[in-house]
Amino acid sequence: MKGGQGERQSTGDSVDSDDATILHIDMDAFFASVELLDHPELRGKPVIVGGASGRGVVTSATYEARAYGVRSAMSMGRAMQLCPKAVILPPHGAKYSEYSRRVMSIFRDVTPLVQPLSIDEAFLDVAGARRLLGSPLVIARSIRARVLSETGLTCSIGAASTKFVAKLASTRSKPDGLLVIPKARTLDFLHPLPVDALWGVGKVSAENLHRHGLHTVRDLANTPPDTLRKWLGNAAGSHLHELSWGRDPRHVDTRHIEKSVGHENTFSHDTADRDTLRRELLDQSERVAVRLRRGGWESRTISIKLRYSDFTTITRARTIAEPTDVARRIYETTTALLDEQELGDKRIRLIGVRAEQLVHAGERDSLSLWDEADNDGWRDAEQVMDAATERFGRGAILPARLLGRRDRLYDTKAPEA
DNA sequence: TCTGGGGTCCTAGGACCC
DNA sequence: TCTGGGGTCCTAGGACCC
Repeated sequence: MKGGQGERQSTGDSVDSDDATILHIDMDAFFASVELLDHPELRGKPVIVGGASGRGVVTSATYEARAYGVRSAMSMGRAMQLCPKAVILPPHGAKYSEYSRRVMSIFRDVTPLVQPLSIDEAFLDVAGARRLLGSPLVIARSIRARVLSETGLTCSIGAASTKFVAKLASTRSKPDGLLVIPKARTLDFLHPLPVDALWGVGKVSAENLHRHGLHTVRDLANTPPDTLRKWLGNAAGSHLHELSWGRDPRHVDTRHIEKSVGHENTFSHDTADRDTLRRELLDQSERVAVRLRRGGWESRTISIKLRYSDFTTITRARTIAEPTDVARRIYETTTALLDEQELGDKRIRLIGVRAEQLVHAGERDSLSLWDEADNDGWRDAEQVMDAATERFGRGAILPARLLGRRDRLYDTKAPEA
């Protein structure tokens, strides 16, 4: 069935738009919907996916459950109080990853310009696919049809000329919907929305803005950027003012560079026992190390996170001389950080390990090239690039500081056809 | 009703170097 | 003797997202 019941367009009539070339695709109640594929008898009922234990939270809920006020990240106790007859299912991460892989591969059939944002959503740039496949609206319809027929899952799609408007549009069309915002209609769509509809405006910023009498995106647009910067900080102030006028220069970026890997765990009962804490650090250090090696990364900065019974949370980090992907090394660093922490009579609710400042194996090698460059006195980017291309081959990824750039990584000359 | 686990980005202060 | 800025690195905390 083409279109689907949820299809809507900003104008209400059937206006298509050739300039809404960025699609944001978001799976509907993803984890819960995947579970329903295995439990068809639960269809139409309130179903919650999440940790059933005392400290569990809701990770996903069907729209039937949401009708009772159940939301993701809500404690399971609260959810059960709102909707006592809900069926609770434990999460099955591997299954969700498999379905994620399948829908992403449908997206990549449409265009190589796919940027996954999380396990269940992605941006697509379909500008180049229009000649072959039709308008963004036609493309979006066919994606929705394929996702449904090949996986049994529904998704919602927003199409717009910028990423963040596409994202707002998909949210607005949920569930099982499609919403196209032609470029010329962008401000009509945007300005009536509440400020917290914007990506990056959460509870704290929204309350902050409300205190100053700002409630809609239009209010934001009519406030001088300097004022917003004063209230929200430099980056957020400038950014939100731009967004309020529909300006968002970010393009669909298929290259994802990991910045950190970590694991954390909430104990079923708070503990002050250092042996228990060290055992957990050992386990997490091993898991982090495995993931580093699998990705070909080494880490220069190791951190731990502690959350106390009263929910206050601290982090402690240490930068080490040599980047590592060895569990033993990570464990030594994390236990040292833990040992330096005076616990007093406090109990620990959560402990975590994170590896930051990731350095790729090739990057580590090329850092020595930088030292050579420094010693030889040639810092000209062309020269360094030529030397790097010679040493690492075309298409290799280099650290940006090799070229004095702010971006972390930089390509050598493109591979020859 | 007590609040998971995986992340990213921003801010701010201090150390340190030129 | 006192006082500079610019730039980078490191650490800690916090807002935010899914």
